[in-house]
Amino acid sequence: MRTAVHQAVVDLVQDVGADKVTIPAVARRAGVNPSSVYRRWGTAAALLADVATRRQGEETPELLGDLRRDLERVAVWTLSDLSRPGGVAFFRAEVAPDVDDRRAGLRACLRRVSARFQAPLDAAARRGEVVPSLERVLDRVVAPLYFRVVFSVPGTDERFARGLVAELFGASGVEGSGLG
Amino acid sequence: MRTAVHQAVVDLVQDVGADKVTIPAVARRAGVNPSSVYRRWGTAAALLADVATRRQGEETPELLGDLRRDLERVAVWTLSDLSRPGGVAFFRAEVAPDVDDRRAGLRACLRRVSARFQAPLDAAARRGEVVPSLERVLDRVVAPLYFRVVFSVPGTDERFARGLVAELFGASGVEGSGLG
DNA sequence: CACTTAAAGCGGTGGTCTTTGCCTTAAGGG
DNA sequence: CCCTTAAGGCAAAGACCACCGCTTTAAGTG
Repeated sequence: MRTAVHQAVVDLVQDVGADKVTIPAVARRAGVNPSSVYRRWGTAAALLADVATRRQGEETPELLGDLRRDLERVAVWTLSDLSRPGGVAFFRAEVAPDVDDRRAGLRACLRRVSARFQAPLDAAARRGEVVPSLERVLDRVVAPLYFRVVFSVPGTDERFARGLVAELFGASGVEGSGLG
Repeated sequence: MRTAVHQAVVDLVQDVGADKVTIPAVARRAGVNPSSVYRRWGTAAALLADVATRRQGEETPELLGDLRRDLERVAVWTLSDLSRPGGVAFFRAEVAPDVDDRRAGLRACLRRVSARFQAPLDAAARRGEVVPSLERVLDRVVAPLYFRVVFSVPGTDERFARGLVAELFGASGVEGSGLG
């Protein structure tokens, strides 16, 4: 049943939007009783958070040992994670809903994305390399990705994500990546 | 009455959050009848969008003629606009709500912020200067500001906004701005 | 087989939002 | 002065959500 409910949440989020994801609606779609969903999760926000948490733990790119390549991989993975159906909708779900849970949801979301990028940075630092700070990576790579996906800026593809990382390592790669 | 309703919306957004801004609540706070609000605006999302649109037309920084200074002014203004009470809440309101109005709200939001930065770029281009593309400004200045405000990253102040613009013009200014 | 217990279904209740029809009010024009 | 009309207030009706107590099912155990 948990799988049925989770699938119903994913379907509803990308069909009618995260704000319309109400427990009765999810229960109808999943073919279960609303009260059962209320018992297990309590609120729609908790249900969305559960699905979002479950989602991101599924897979994560492994590190190869080259900082730039690893950052590119993580950036591309982050972009595809945001771009897949319902991806940014879950981000919106964590950003938007109830005031009480908002800070917690935002912190969790930021922690997840930070951890993903911190891993290759730490690995490179252990190898003795000079690495940019996490804040810099967030500003120069993650923020543009989120911004562009949220606002549906065209041309936000894998090549663009790699270009953002390339810019982090110097001016090379700017010309051919449409970033000028 | 329109002013009363708009003020009630602004108050409610910064008091209880944009998601709790419901038409009956606004009507109660404004001292008007809910059905009147339903007649004029129809939905809470439309009401929020109306208030957001009305808000941004109030003021905008004028240009001085120096590209870097102008971009800094616009960046600082954008940051303070996002940071003021309810600022990012209105952004969220446009990002999050109903699927039908979402694209329109996002396009309007992006158009507004783009126009604000496009103005000094155009002015500088008319003066014959070499100017960065709007996309580059969005990626390097606007996106980090939005990202940091949404996620409440500490240290996102006026100095940081100026540092983002400084980075656009070269490596100078990086050292002292906490961006490294 | 009987018992225990956790999980899910069922119905009802209260509360809020949303819609609708009708009435009142006030401003503008003949 | 009277008429027209648009805007707002009023109240009732419908719909939906959230919550609660109770029952039923099913799995696990001695």
